[in-house]
Amino acid sequence: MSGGVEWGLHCCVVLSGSGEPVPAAKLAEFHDVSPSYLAKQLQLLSRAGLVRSTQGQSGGYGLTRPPAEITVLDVVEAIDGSRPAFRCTEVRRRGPLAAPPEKCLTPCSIARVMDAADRAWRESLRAVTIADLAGEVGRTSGPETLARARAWLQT
Amino acid sequence: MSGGVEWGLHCCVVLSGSGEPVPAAKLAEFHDVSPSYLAKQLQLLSRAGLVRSTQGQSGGYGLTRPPAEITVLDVVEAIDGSRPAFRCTEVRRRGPLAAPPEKCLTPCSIARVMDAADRAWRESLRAVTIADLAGEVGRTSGPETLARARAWLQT
DNA sequence: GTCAACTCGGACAGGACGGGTCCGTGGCAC
DNA sequence: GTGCCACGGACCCGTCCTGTCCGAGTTGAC
Repeated sequence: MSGGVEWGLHCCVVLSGSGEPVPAAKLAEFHDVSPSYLAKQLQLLSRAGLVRSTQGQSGGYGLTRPPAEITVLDVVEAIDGSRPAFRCTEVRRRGPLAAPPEKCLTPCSIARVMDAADRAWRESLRAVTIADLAGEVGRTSGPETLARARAWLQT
Repeated sequence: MSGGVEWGLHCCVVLSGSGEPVPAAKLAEFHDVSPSYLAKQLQLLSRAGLVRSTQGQSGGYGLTRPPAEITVLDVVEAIDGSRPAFRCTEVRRRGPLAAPPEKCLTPCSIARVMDAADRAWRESLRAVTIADLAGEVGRTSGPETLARARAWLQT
């Protein structure tokens, strides 16, 4: 999985509840990561409709939906793409004992197993929202942590 | 995910129930794939202890355990490695508002979510065995399909 | 016992994909 | 008008996957 997914999730968490837009450079400085590469990730989030960008002076990024309506899977698919990790190459249709096409109407058993595992993975990520993550941060690091982060981003 | 995983799984399925060892070149011809590259995948399976190799004339590969005791996860981890897809880089400990080390005893919430999804994926793959796959092949493509494949490999 | 053929095993290149960076363009506020 | 900021594309680089090769070891036959 791409390392940018982690950055995108952190950005969404600190952006949750932030009324004013936050510039990409500010987010990069806050997380101490490369500004140019984080900008690319934010572009992907914007293209997926998760964040809205306002241009011009005092512009920046902000969430388009309430954090409770953005799942972790949304962010992962926006940055890493939604293609499944496994792609069946139809090995059964090759070789000296190749299966005839009329027996290949359903996907082969290996592809079905991989697909089921992929769905389980996605369901697990779909069950958690950005709001859940933000609440967890408040519980483990203290409720004032997130508020201080948002205040720093507004300066 | 590596494409070699698919090849390794197909090899394990046709190897299930085959008493005599099968040479790698035979497996490659049967599946119509590159012999040298398939040999590499079989080496990985051998290193993981899933298949046993016998050298010399009339040598080849065979399963070390009954197919019901080899899970799909075993094959996937043998070829693709067992490292989780997500690796937490501890973003919370960087930047101007870095969290102090005494608050980072537990993994951050993002890492926990990713880890849970990874476990769900692995559990789904662990629930299916090579014997299950072989049975599914017999059910969808006819019971004689697997027997003919094994007979062809013995020639 | 010797030979020969066949097998696996690891070491070795080529290439594709994605991570990461940079700059020019267009739009918004002041 | 001027400065700031997001957007899009082109570009370079490292890494992993794909693919190939030759040597070591073993077996079976004679």
